[in-house]
Amino acid sequence: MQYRRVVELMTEKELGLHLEVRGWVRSCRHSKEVTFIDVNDGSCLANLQVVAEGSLANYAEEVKRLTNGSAIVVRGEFCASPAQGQAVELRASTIKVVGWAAEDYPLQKKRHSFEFLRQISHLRPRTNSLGAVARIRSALSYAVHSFFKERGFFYVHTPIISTGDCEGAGETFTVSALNLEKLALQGQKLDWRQDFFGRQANLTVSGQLEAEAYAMALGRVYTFGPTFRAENSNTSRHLAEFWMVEPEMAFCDLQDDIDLAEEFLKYLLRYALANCQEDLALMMNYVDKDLSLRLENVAEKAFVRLSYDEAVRLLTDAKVDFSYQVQWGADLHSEHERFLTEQIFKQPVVVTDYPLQIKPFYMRANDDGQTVAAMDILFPGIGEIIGGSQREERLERLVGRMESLGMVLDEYQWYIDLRRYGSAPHAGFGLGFERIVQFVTGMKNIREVIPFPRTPGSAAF
RNA sequence: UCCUCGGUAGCUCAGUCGGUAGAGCAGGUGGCUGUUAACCACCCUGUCCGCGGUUCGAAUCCGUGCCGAGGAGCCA
Repeated sequence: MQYRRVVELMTEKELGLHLEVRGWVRSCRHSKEVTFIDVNDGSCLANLQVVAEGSLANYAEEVKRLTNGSAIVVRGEFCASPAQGQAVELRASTIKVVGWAAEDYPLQKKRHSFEFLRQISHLRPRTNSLGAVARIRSALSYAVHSFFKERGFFYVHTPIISTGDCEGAGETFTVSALNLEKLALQGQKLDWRQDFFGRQANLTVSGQLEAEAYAMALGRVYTFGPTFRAENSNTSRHLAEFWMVEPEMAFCDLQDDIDLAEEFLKYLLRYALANCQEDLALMMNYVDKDLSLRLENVAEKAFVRLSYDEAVRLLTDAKVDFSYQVQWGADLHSEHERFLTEQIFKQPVVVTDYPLQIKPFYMRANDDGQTVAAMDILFPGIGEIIGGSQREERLERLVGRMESLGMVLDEYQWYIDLRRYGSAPHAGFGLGFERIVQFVTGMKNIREVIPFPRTPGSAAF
């Protein structure tokens, strides 16, 4: 007996096969002598219709009592369906109930709100929409790796536990093996020297600095892993735990960096369009009907590139009454970014050469002494999706900048060393992976595009 | 963290002027049909988010706490 997944059967041409399907009941339509069961095995969006005749040994006892969500193994003949609604079906010879779903199974056949589904994150992948999102996320993840592999990048696993904070990347979560409760009860002071690592450690906020070290050895590398921010951000675009893709390239400047980033984003969109058609069609029906048009547009058109200077001028000339004033030297706010991408250009925009004082220490100073070789890629509806820069490869410049920011150089000696031993121009960027999954799926809330979202006050499951 | 809006059955929601609750779905029972968000009949389901107040009487009005959503800040 051949075990087959539903996704294969949807394109199987040979009829009359005897085979086995394993999955979960999505819906049952009972009558006296025949029951139709929609079985979903997660391999694709589509259900397989199983036809269960009254002659089955366990028809009255089990088949007629099947509940939604139950796990079943069906053996039978794969044949053309005489009725409309599906091309093929499985005429059951045996149906084995592997695991019953209790009658309080919370998923109904009707639509649920995403807020409700979030409360049952362990069950929500069994819905059409969250199942589709999970498959699209997986496809995009695969595309990340294939994109870099095709271009000769090496995948580097940077550490999750770190002792630097990538300066300005946000609040960190402390990692400790100390018995904090006991220390508090005893009224003792925290002494990190007594802790596991002999100093204070935290969950990483970025793998960039470590990736730079490997770029200085392997040439072109990327990281793709979880990162953590303890910011009290309560928005539909932020998570406390999210996945970031961070390539780093030696012998590259800002222009190469932007070219790569644009090519990368388009590659991901085209990959999804080519490989996730069925799931994207579902998202278009239920979440955003213009989705594929928007994805195709972004995948084909060249991104608009402009300097921070020009962006500030455009926003000032627009004579729009913003809540935050646009002025040279201040960072662009959400409303400004949205105005650029959604009102002026109606497509992705790359803003480059930001003022030095609003950007972190590792970005390369431009010759004007005022700006750095930085770039942000802004997407309509999403905001900043990529942030990157050419890194400061000149020892004196880097150290000078760190000193002026009051940083403790000892903490970063290894990073400074990279400029002492064969430094080379290099550049990289970071992509918030969930943001691109959001863009591709059209999901409004970032909590729907990661399986078990971590946000302030919420780490259940 | 700030602003705005919300919390009624397992789910989606209605509930008028203050008089202690309802419809669909889910679940149960039966019927019926190659059905397909099946259909029909009957049955079951409530700390109206918690606490306090006003009132003869509160799901409804007031205060407060908790939780959720949208937006902002911060960022990816």
